[in-house]
Amino acid sequence: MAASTLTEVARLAGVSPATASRVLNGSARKPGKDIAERVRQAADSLGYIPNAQAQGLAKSSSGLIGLIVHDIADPYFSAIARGVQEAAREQRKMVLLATTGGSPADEKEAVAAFAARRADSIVIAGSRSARTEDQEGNAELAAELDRYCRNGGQVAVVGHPVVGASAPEGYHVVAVPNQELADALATQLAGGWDGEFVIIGGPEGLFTSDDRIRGFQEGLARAARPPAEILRSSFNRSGGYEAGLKLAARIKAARDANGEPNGLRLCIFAVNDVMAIGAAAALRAEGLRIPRDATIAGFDDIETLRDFRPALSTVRLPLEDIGRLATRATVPAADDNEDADGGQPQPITGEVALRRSTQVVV
Amino acid sequence: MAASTLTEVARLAGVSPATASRVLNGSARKPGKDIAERVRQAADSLGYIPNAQAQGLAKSSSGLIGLIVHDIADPYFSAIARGVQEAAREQRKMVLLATTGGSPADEKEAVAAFAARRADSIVIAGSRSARTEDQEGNAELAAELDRYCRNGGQVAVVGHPVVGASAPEGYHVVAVPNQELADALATQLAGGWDGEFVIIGGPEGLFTSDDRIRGFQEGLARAARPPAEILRSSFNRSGGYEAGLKLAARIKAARDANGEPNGLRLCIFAVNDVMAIGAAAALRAEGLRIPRDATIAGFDDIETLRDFRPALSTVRLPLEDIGRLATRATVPAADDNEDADGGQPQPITGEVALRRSTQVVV
DNA sequence: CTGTTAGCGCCTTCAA
DNA sequence: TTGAAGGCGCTAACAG
Repeated sequence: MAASTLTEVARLAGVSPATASRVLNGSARKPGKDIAERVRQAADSLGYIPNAQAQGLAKSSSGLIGLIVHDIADPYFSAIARGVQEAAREQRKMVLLATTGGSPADEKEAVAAFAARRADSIVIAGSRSARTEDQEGNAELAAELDRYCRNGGQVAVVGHPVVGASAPEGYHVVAVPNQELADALATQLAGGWDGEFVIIGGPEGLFTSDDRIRGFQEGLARAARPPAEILRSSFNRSGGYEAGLKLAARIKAARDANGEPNGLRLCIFAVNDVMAIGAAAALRAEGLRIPRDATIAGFDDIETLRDFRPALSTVRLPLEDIGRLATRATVPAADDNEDADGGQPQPITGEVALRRSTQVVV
Repeated sequence: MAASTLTEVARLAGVSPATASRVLNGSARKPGKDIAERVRQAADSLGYIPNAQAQGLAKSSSGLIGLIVHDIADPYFSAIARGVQEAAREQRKMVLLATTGGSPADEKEAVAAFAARRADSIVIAGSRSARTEDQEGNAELAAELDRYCRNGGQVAVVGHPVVGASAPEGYHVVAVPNQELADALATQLAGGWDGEFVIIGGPEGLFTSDDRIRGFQEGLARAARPPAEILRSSFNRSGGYEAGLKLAARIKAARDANGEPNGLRLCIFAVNDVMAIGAAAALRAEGLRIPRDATIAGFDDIETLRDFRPALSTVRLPLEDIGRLATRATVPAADDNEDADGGQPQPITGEVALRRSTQVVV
């Protein structure tokens, strides 16, 4: 027992399929009021639901927005996803989700799958990578995106453009000022801290991580501080934890060496909040206290983590807006938006938020 | 410049579309090895991507799994979503996401939209509600689901069955033992606490919330404790915060009354972790400490919240598994799974996790 | 304003 | 094994 079709509805209403189509789905044509009613009745007496696949085939567009993230359970991505979802709703579209763990090869697969479904647009939210192991994957991803765009698809990438992608029509980048904001964070931190700085970063080659590291170092330099040492680990909570363990050992060793509790004063910058929380947990597990034995800052200002104590210093990023704007960037722009047609629709801005985790204990 | 079609590939390879179809997509027929190669070459020289819409139309099935959640940014749902996503990947399907804020009316819309897209199955993860304001929406949702199932769709609901849904073929419920687990939590809590209990619950009529409340009360009763008072608020962080504020005021008032700091000893059970964290934040904001001035427990064991201090006592729920199992429930069951064919494939179990937030301070 | 006629791109009987 | 023909459900040009 398959779902009923337009043709059945039309027959029941005693009209042609074309007419039925015109009344049931938006059309320029206005059908006769009397006939319209008849069709509508027939439709819901049959429980008619239009077949979106057939509609899509006929008008070659699907009402689908593809979203690519590393991991939907990561609060960074789920916040962006919420924004995408909202924007999709505004556009009366549905979102198709793909998670890739950050692998360009998987991302390429996802783009192909979206293209196969004739998604109207694709939003890529994961961080780009320039690691050599990802070279090939990146190239394929870029090629796939190019093709998708050439066939009329719209793409929005959050953060950095895909490596090697030429910029055809329909390719948008929503820039996130990671570097500038990390710079600002370093500047503010340096203003209230005369000890040493350390950075817990993601794997080398991850643009988001690298940008934040670079910005932070620049901020330090401008404040006449020596560059911070960089500890590399994975871009998630456990990466932060591992790095935190190493730092804790170092702090405790220094403490033993000269016999006084604050032998080594470290200000730790973890390139994202989740890593920062992991690092903090490690320090705590080792019996160290924040901000007394070390101060720490993160990046993103993840909502779920705001109740963490001591409150984490970080950089607020409007994640939800980012998702929303990326999604909107893929649509021709509302006609009332006359300024900067097609350019960066609206720049993303963030904000340094200094809280107790970097407050110097006197 | 539209994407290239099967026909074009066939022409380039000098074969019929039918043959091309047979080699490019899995078919029972085995095409000649020589010809197959020719087709494959033609295909990727043209960058051919099959049109999933057309395929779907032809075989009336879409390779889509619809997922309905209240809010994708809520860690509870994003954890489930991750499981669904994984299972979808196993099945080589894509997931279509819909967020509804818990409104049955929106859920009905979502089901209709999924049906329109001919989703192979639908997973509904949000809590069911029996509030009078949702009566009508629930009825419509139930009707829509019925229709979807009657047309061959598969549905899996997490937690409670949809109110009023008859149970046609293809309708599965993944039961979550909220009540039993809340009961166990109360039992364990009562073993180490002789003070008063309070419950911070969601709005009346939310099944998940109500089940947990009921279970908790039963656990208390069995431990010969009087039933706990119930504070109702919204089912999220701010709801917890508001309730926490009220309790803080009460605690402080009691303290003033008899002059000693621990005049009123409260053990707070918030029906989910996010609310518990909100309540804890409120207490802290009012100058109270946990577990010294009040103890608190949550439910779910949200991953992101595990580094919260004091560590939150809670009930561990295998959220990711729940998503995975729900998704798997919608598929005919692998042939190697001979036990209990079609029944509850695997029961969900949880586990009480007592941590420092309910540790009595002596 | 309505009905008729062609496809959209693919799969799947059927014959060859 | 391969090709030809018809149809999946709908929309978009035409005609009437």
